[in-house]
Amino acid sequence: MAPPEPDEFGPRRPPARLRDVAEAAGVDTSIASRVLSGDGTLTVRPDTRRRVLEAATRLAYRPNTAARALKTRKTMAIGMIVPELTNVAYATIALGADERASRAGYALLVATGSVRDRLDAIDGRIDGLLVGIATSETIRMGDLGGPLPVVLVNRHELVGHPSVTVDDEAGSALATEHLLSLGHRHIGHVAGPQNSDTGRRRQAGYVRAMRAAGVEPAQDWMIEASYDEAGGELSASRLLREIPRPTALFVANVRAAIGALAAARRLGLSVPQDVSLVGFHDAPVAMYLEPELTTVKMPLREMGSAAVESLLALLDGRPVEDIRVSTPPELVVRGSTASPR
Amino acid sequence: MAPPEPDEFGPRRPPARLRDVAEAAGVDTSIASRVLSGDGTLTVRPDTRRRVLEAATRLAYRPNTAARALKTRKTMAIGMIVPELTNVAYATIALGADERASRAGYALLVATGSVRDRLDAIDGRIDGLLVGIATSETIRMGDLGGPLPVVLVNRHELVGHPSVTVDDEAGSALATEHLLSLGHRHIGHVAGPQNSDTGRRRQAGYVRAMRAAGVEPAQDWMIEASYDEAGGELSASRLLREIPRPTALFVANVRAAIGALAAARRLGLSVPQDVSLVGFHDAPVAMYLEPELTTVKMPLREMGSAAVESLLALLDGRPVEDIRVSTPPELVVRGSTASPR
DNA sequence: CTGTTAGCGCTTTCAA
DNA sequence: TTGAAAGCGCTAACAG
Repeated sequence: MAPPEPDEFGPRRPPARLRDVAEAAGVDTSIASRVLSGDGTLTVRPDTRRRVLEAATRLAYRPNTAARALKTRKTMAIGMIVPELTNVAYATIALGADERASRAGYALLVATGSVRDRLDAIDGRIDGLLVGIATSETIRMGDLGGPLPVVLVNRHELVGHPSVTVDDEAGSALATEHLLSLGHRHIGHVAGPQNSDTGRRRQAGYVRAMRAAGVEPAQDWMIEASYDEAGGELSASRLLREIPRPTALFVANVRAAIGALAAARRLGLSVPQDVSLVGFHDAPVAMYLEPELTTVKMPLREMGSAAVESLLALLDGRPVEDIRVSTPPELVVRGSTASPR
Repeated sequence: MAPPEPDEFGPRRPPARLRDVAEAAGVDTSIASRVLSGDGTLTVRPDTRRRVLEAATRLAYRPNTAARALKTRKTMAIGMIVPELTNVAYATIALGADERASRAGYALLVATGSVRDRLDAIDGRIDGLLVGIATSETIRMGDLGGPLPVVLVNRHELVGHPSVTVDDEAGSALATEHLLSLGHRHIGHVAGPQNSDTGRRRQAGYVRAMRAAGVEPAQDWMIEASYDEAGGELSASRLLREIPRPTALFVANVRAAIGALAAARRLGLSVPQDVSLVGFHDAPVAMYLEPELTTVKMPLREMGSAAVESLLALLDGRPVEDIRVSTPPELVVRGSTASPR
């Protein structure tokens, strides 16, 4: 069969409808529909099936999404709302989510911003929603997602919706234990926003590890910071000006850790000689800083796919429980940590 | 009117249809439809209008997206495909695009990956497509987007589709001129991928500025690099080992610039004493590096909104030309550039 | 093994 | 000023 002229830009013919395929194959639309959607219960003559398939291919048939959605009441798409696209963590979560969604035949539609704003835009286009905003919003529980099934990703604070998280507490404990094992005792914590679930759980992991080592972290060893360079710089700077000065800092976020590194430098302190630094979440940039940043790598991709898995179950009417991804966090030791001198 | 019980989680009633609204208002669906969609040609009694509006509000009516799309053959959504979400540049472009799209009543659906892969997923859900992949793909022009109207963002290499770009060449020239004005003559260029439009245009700007200053850049002053830290590190490292060594480097991307900074450091070179560095595109992280990175800031947000503007025109059947956003690039001088010693 | 039928929720002529 | 009617493209009983 001769391929169509590659450089032919004729007037665009309207896309083939199911009806066109059916007519071309000499069958009814209902047969064509069932053949094309792989209806297992259908018994059809091999030849009929072949004719339908062949016609669909020849006409480049693509089912009309709107018509199908109207009929089946399913859009076969799921939405995901994240605070910002720039964030490596969320990009990684989205990657895992997308892979899992595609495998199930769903499209993943990503939107940035607040749930309230964005939901209007994608409402009606999706069957369910992944909410990946870490900061608690003042949203009434019942409103989140409106009538849509919702799964919370990377937070589990809102009752009424199943959540999928990673073990932030274990990750933080791992980071803190690394510093403790190097001999640090006075370890400061550049904490995440305490109105966010992740911020609180990371702080809890830090506190737990400290106490397990017999060190009670004072209240002023922990300062909240936004998850960005500016926040990290500010809080680390305050921590590092305290007297006595902490010999190490566990920072609850990579971007904030970059800010903390800058803070140390601006105070004339060497890392890791004067102060050790551990960041949370890994990112390519960590290997290109001076010194290279020691971090804790979390199973973000798995979290994304697990979240879709849960949402799929929800859409299916199956019962869903809160999930904590079991892949253990991983300490990536680089140059920003050393024993105190 | 008493608000509904906030903590009431009764069985979810099915969403109200237009028909429900019409019945509640005691009118036909056609009237309700026209009142609610603000049909200007419609003449209705004020009271009728009020009843419809009131019923819609009371029933929390939300038009069914699929039904409307099926009928009107418009989804009121536009897609945008970008190579990766992590990239600040694309995140900024998406921001501008989203703002403009919302204003026009369109939802912006962002997808990552290759056009070929992603298009399948969002096909049928969008009316038009913004393609923001900088690297040339081996896609036949007519295939890009299938039957969908397409606008190219940040690239203009494929004929057959209008493009919206920023003046990368002017931006690169600006960066290069800055180095020249500091007295540098032997300026190396960590170029972007030369199979990408942006990479080529940035290199062209560099070459143009050099020649305008009477310096002919040798072939080995320019080394291609991927737009990430690893690529920048590799190419900068090679450039900085040449003899004689360049006194400055213009790097075609921020992430690559971070890699270049690392390369200099690893070679024992101080920035800006031994070598000056300018990056392309600004990012928050630039202010927290050592030294802080001098960059060129491009009007990315404007590019995003202009791209939507063009796509809207295309959807409207209006003729569309290639657009170069006129907002001039901006040099952000920080600590990574100085006169050669 | 295949076809008939009805209808998803909406918009839009056209007629009253 | 309002209503009746048709139909967008598809799926899923149900009949044959």
